[in-house]
Amino acid sequence: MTRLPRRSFARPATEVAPELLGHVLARRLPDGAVLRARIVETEAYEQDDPASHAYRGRTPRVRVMFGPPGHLYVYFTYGMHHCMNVVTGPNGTGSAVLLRAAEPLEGMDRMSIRRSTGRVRDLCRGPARLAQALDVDRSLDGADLVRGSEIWIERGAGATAVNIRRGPRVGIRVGTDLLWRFWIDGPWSSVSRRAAVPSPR
DNA sequence: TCCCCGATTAACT
DNA sequence: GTTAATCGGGGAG
Repeated sequence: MTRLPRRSFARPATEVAPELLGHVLARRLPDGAVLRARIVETEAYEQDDPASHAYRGRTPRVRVMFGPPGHLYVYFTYGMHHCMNVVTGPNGTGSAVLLRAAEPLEGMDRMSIRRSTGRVRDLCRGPARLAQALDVDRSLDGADLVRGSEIWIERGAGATAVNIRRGPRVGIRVGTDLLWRFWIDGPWSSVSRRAAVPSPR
């Protein structure tokens, strides 16, 4: 289980987002248990993108987005949900990839407790569900995915180009013309059956 | 300081 | 398909 190196993240979010599909998000809990889930859905957020938290510039909340790539940016929203992103691009640029859904691989028992559901399909299908299943909150904001021991990304089988699909991002009111949401078809993504075109790789 | 609203989810009808 | 839950961020005053 090789971790993705820093250089994998040091590129535009729009390139990193589709490339993360198929790789494995791993999380070590305080008691040592390791949870694993295969990333199947992502969204790209660039700095000059009005839908991005970084659009208005550096603020305390998005500080990590402007830092070096390969770190975790975690935000809190709707008064109850956490969502996690992988910081991309060179140090100084505010861009990131939102992790939106994953296929549970290991530690489903622990995820089920966190999520209060026995339905495996609902453990990591959705950005806030994924964060809750893996016990990720603001305390992990800034965690180093390349060198840290709390959360990291392992090289997975990857996804073939034919499997990758793309469409508009969701839950935003601007930037809906951009096809910056990427996913792998199947029961694990939060995408409903709707218009989507194959993505170039 | 005040106020609006969100990169969502679950529980409704 | 609709809506309540719930609170911090950030712009306005």
